[in-house]
Amino acid sequence: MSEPTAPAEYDAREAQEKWQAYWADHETFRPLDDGTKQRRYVLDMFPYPSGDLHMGHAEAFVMGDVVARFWKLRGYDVLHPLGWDSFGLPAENAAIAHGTHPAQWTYANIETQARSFRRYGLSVDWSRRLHTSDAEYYRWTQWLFLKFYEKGLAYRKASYVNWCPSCMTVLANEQVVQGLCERCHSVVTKRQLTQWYFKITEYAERLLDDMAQLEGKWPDRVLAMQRNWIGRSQGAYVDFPVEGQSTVITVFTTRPDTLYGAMFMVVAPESDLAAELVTPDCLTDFEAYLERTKQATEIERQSTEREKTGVFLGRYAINPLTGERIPIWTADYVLSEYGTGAIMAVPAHDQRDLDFARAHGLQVRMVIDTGEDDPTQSGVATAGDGTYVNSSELNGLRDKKSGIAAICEKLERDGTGRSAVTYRLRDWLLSRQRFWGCPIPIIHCPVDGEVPVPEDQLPVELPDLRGAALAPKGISPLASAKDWVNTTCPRCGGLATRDADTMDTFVDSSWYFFRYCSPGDTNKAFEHDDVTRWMPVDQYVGGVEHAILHLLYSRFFTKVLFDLHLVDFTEPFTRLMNQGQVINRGKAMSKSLGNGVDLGAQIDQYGVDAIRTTVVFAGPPEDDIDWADVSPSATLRFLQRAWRVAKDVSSPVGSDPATGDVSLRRVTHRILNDITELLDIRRFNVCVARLMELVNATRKAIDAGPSGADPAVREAAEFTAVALSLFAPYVAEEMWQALGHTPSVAETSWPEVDPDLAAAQVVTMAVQVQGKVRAKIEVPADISDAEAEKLALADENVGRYLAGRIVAKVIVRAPKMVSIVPAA
RNA sequence: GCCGGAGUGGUGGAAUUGGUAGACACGCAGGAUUUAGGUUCCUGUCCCUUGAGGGGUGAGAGUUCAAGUCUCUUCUCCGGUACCA
Repeated sequence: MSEPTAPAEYDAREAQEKWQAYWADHETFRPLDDGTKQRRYVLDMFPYPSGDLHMGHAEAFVMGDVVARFWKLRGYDVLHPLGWDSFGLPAENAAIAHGTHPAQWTYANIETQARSFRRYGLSVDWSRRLHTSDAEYYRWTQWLFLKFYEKGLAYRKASYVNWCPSCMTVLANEQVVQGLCERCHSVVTKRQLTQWYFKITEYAERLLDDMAQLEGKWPDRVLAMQRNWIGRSQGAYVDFPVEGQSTVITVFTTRPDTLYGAMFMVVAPESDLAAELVTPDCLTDFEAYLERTKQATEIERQSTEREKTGVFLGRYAINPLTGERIPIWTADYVLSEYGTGAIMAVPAHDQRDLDFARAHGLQVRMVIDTGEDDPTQSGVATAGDGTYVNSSELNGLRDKKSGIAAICEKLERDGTGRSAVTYRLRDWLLSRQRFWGCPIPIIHCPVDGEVPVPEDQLPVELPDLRGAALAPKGISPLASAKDWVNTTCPRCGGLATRDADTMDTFVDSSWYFFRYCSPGDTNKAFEHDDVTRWMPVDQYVGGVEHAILHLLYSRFFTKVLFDLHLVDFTEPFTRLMNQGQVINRGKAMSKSLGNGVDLGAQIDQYGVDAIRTTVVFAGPPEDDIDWADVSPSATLRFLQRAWRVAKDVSSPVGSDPATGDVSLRRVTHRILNDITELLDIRRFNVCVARLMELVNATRKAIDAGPSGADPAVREAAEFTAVALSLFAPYVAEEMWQALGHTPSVAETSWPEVDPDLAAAQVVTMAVQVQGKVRAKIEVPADISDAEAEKLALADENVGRYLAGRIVAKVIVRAPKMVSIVPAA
C-alpha cells in the first residue's frame, strides 16, 4: 500500500484560498461587542479606490493587521474595520474620459481592492465596510455640516482663494504645496470667490493644547508639523492713528518692544485698508501695483529672494509712542490673510523691513544694540538680544521679556494696544467646484438667503451626470443640472437654487472612524453608546503624508462633536503610527522610472505570507523599504522551514511540555517573552528575527537533539505558529492544523510565558579591567555579587592584566558584569 | 532661516534603565547533497594584525569603573515649513 507523500512545501495559493474562505464564513474577525472582553480599536487610514492595491498598501496595511491580530490573541475584543474614501477627482476625470458615471469607476475599483485586501489576509470585520460616496454615508456628512452650520462653524465668505487652473477648482491652503496644486502640480493662482469655510481657527488653541494628550504616543514629527501649521504667535496689537483721518491701522507684532524703531507701515495690497487709505495722487500707481500682485503666482510671491516691491500710499500714520509721522506703504510681502494685513516696519531689526527700507530709501533706526554691525551699513538686520537704545524709558534695559511687558503695559494704559495671540492657521475652505463629492445641503433663496435643507430631506443626492457633463468649466457641474439645482425654498416655498458646490473630500474622511462604530445606522450618523464603547481609536496607522491635513481636520471634528455632546472625548486617535513607503532602488516607484514593483505579481510569485513577512522584516515599521534591499525568496524559505518544523512534530496534541527537553524550552520561553514585549513597542522586524532564531533552534532539536517526538519541540512549533500568524497568517493556519489543532490559529490565545524558563540559568559574565573586557566567565544567573567578584578576581587572564597592581575599586553588576579598577 | 528626525560591517538592520557592539537576514567565500541548475544542509564573514594583540558605531571634546546610548561642539543626510510680522 502506498503512503500518501506529504508535500515538501506548503502550497501558498491553496492555503490562501482555503483560509480566506474560512475566515469569511466564520466571521473570525468580527468583534463580539458583548462586554466580556476589554475592547481595542485598530484603524488603518482608509484607502482611496485608485486601481488595485500596490506595494504601498502592502506595507501600510500589514502593520495595523499585526497589531489587530496580536491584540485579538491577547484576549481583547478587537474592532478592525475597513472602508473606502470614495469621493474624489480621479473618478470624475475617468468618467469624463470614458463618458461614464464616476460611480462606475469607483465601485469597480473598490471591488478589486476588496478582493485583494481579503487575499492579503487582513483580520478585518468586513460587516462594517463603508464608502463615503454611498448616499447612506454622505447623508450623515451633510447632517454634520448642518450641525456645524447651526453652531456658526460653517459660513460663507468672499475672499481671494487658491485656484487650480487645471483642476478648475479651489484648494484649501493645506492643498497648496509650495505654490503648486497638491494633486496635479499646476501653478496655483488666486481668485476672488464666495466659498464655504469651517471655522477651524476658533479651535486653534484647543488643537494646540490637546496635543499634550498625544505627546509620546504620536510621532514627534507629526506633533511638530501640527504645531508649526497652527503657528501660534504671542505678541500685541498696536493701533496707529492715520494723520488727518479717523482711520486707525491696527498691526500685529511679536516685538512691541521695538516700537520706537517703527519707521514706516506696510499694508497688504489686496486689503480693503489699502484701497481705503490711498490718496488720489497715488491711486494710479497703487492700482497698477495691485494688478501686478494679483497676476503673480503663489510661487513668485513666496520667493524670499525676490526684491521688495511696493508703492507709497500718500499717507502718514502716527507712531503712538513717539508721535512721529511715518509713511504708509503697500507691498506684497505683507499678507492680507495673516494678522491684520498690516505691519509696523522696524527695519533695523527685521530683515524684510530692512530690505524694503533700503530698496525705497526709507529711514532706519536701531533700537536694540546687539554689538553687531549697524544694520544701516551692513544691510543685515539684528534680531538678537541686546541693550535698548533710542527707546526712551527702555534705554539701558537688556531683558527682552521685560521690554515687551513694559511696552504692552504702556499701550494698554493708553488704550493704543493690547497683548494678543495670532495663529497661522486659516479657516478651512471646503467648497469644491466639482461633481463627485458630497453636495452642500444649503438652498439659496432670493427671499430667505441661505436656507439649510431640512434634516428629513437628507440626503441631498447627486444627480445622474456623466461624461462630458462633468467637464470642468470653472463652476460646479451641478450648476448646469437644472432639474437638480432648481428647487423650492424650504422656508417660503418660492423658487430657489441648491448650492452647486460639493465638499472637500477631507470632510468625508474627518468622521468615518465614528461611523465604523455604528455601521449602517439609518437614524444617526453614529450612536453615542457605540462610539463610547469603542473610541477613541487605540491604534491608528497611516502615512505621514496625512500628518497635517487629515489628522488636523479629524481632531477638529472630534472637538466640535464633543462640544455638540455627541462624543465624550476630545482626541480621536490615542496612538498613531506612520508606516514608511516602499521604494525601489533608492527612488519612489514610478512609471517614468520604470522601477515599479507589482504587488499582485509579487504575491503570485512568493505568496501573501512571504510578502507580508518580507515587508515587516525589512526594518522598523516607520522606515522606508527599498525593495532592492529585501529578499522575499529568503523569507519564503524561512516560512517553509517553519512549516516543515510543524510537519516534523510527532508527539500527540496535548503532550505535557514539562516532560520535554528543557534547553529548547528555555529558548522557546525566552523568545516568547521577548516577542511579547517587542510587539508592545511595535518592533515587528525584531519579532520576525526572533522567530527565525526559534525555528532554527527547533530544527536543530529535531535533527540533532531530542527529535520531533519531544513535547518541547511541539511547544516550540505551536508557539511559532501562533506568533507567526501575525505576520504570515496562512502558513500559520496550516501549521496549526498540521499540529492537530482546530479550528483557526486566530481563535487561540497568546501563550503564557513561564518566567522561570524565560530567565537565563547560565550567563556569560564579562570582566573588565580598566573598562576593557579581559575575561568572560560562565556563571549561574543567580550568582551573588560577592561570588561574582571572587570569581572575577580569581581569573587567570584578569590576574595578568592586573599585573600585581592594587585593586582600587570593583563594581559588580551580577551576573552580567564585573568591572575592576586598579590603583593608578 | 526655523522645527523635527537620523548617521552602526559590502547591504537591510539588532543592541531594556549606560554594562560582552554587529542579533536576525541579504550578499559573498568554501564545503556536502545533486547529472547540472535550483532547493536543502554545514562552515566562515566588522577592520588591522593574525599567538591569549590592537582599533572600531559621521568627526572632536567631556562625564563615568564602563558611552552606539548621557552632555557640549561640529559635519552630513532626510522630512516638514517658510516674506506668518
